[in-house]
Amino acid sequence: MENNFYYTKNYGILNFESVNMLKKRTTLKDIAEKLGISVATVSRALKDHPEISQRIKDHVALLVESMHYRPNSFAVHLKNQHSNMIGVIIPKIVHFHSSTILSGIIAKAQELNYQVLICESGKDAESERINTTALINTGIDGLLVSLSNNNFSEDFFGELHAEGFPMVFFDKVPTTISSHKVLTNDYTGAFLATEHLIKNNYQKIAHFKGQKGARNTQPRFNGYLAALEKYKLHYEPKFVIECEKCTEEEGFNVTMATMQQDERPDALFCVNDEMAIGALSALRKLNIEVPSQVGVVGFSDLTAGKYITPSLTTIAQSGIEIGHKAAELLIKEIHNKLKNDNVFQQHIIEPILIIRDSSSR
Amino acid sequence: MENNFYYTKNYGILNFESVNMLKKRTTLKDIAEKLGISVATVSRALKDHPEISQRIKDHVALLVESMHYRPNSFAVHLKNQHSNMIGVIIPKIVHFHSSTILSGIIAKAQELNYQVLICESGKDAESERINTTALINTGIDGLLVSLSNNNFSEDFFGELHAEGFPMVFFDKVPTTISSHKVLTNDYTGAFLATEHLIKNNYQKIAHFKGQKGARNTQPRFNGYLAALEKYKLHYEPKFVIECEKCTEEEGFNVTMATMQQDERPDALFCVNDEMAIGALSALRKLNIEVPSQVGVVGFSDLTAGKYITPSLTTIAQSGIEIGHKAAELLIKEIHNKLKNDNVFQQHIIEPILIIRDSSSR
DNA sequence: ATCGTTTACGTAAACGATTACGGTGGAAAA
DNA sequence: TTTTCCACCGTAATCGTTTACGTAAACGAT
Repeated sequence: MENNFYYTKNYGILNFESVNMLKKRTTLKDIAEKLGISVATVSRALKDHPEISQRIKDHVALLVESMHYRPNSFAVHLKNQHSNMIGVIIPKIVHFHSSTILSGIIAKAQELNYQVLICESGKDAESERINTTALINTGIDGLLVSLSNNNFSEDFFGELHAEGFPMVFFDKVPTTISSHKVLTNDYTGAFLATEHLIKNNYQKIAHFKGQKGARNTQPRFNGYLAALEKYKLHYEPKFVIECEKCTEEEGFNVTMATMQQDERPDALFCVNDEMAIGALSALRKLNIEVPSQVGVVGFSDLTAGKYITPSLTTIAQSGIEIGHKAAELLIKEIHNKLKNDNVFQQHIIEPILIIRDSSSR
Repeated sequence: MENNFYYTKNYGILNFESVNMLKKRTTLKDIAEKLGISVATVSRALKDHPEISQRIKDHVALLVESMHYRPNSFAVHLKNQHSNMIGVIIPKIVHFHSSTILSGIIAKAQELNYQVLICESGKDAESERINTTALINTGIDGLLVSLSNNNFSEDFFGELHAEGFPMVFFDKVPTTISSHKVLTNDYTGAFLATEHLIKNNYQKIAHFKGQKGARNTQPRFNGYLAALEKYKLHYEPKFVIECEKCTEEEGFNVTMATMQQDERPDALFCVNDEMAIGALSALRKLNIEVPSQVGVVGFSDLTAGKYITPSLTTIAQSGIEIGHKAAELLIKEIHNKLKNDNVFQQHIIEPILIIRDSSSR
């Protein structure tokens, strides 16, 4: 008796068995005994099986109500081999765009009768692996993944995907895995932003480019280039600054440096709103007026951009839509697992331009 | 054969059985057969049971690795009668404070080996009930609840709590249920805010009070009153405006109205940052300078408040801490269910004053 | 050689729900 | 009266794990 709990190393010294002594949940057996019929009949009555008489169905329905019967989902799942739960791995929840996507996922999942398990991975590949394993161990039917900016986990997710586990990547999607993906069109977003600046008569448009590893750096850069080309503006490499952390602070610093050169740009297209906000305060400090002297556009529509002075022109992505689509695709994938036709969908959500004060002169 | 799927009304016409034909997951039985031993022995070997020889443990460990064995959590849960999952009901995810709390919950849960299921209830009592039922049906061990502002669901949650289901309320907590609660101290928050205004030499401090139904209206109002009293300022009822939706728009409107009266306040303590932001734009429109002529303080530290001009003094609540505490309490409660001593804890997280430009002269 | 004691494993009954298959009783048909 | 046929329900196996209990072999002690 001394060490009866050798096996509980995962849960500490607990005794869950005792919990049941407080209150046993009603089971099919309880109802069956009360009615003097078999468990099978009760089960079928509940499912409106055609070979069960209406009389019994009525009696069962009554007892289900009065005894507060709730099917034991573990038993059901064990029998049916699926759980109606999906998992979500996301780097950071506390972020307007992320939480909006989450909200979209949850709404769609609820609509389709699925529950959502959420893990936050941080920027850490190790954490991505641990969380994924934990989620799969709890028995999810499929997984939604937004990757962190490190590249170390792509192989891991690639293997999982290759094994046939239903997955959909969203927002930050992998480049090396051929799979379902839902993401915003960074290219057109950047194009719209740059085009907007050009149409407002800015000529020398700088681009604060994202980190080398980051997944939206290149498409946004390409969109920027495409706009320059379309309107026959000269592409000036020294106006493209590759950033490292893309924080507000770096936006400030980079702007300070860029604006104190001999030849300086008259507009800044920043890879995200954080940098744009930093840029705005640098410009304020340098007494450069926005938008008359210099125009600024960000990307992703942080709430703060609406309130800052001058308010920030930016690119808005519909997180709700991303969430909806991702959840919908995943659940479809779960249901279609058998006809594994290997045709993967890429849903590209088109972003829109939000014009505010920082860019229109 | 024609209508073989009469029972699938919840899932549509699906055939999950076929899924298994693609790939059967390794079970204890598979390992047992391969080694020519019993399932029980494999199970015990996995748990490092003392009565199993090291030789077998080694063999099992090898096969577990090579056959990619993962315990079927449904079977485990069914046997053990607990799932290591907790549920969260929250009115709105896309909100800085909410998502921060969520992040705290998820982090603590992960630390304690629990998974988190999240539902968004909106402002709707019906949705709260549906989501709760769904969560319980999927087999969570306990529930974290932040209530919406309607009062129709308190009874529902009260019953559930009375039945002995492990629950902890957080952030927006009920008044009529005696239970574990984790919340910020709205009273001291409001007191700090008002005191700060007083110390900065504002004399006629108005309060934009929250909705009548809202759960933090009264404590914040009380904190406001207490500060006035402590510093022997006259309480002027007409300077307390009861608001209805507490939006930015209402903040704007109420400020316009208040500031165009004969006797007008020289400071505004708003029940939340949204209203304070609305107030700031109204004051700007009225050409009333902040903070020299009028001081403004908000509540809850929205990100926008940092960037608006003038930047907004506010009260910050540690969402992470709320999340941590709530998850910790709930999981403790789950583990202690047997010694049901009916002693409920109230964790009051103390908020802090964030001083910015809108209030110091 | 006989009798405990260990050591090391197997047997089988759970957990709660599902469902193929096998009955039963009674009415209708022969 | 006997046969046939439904309508209706029960039996039992199954999903994958856990664990109380049983048991065989090995060992030392007498």
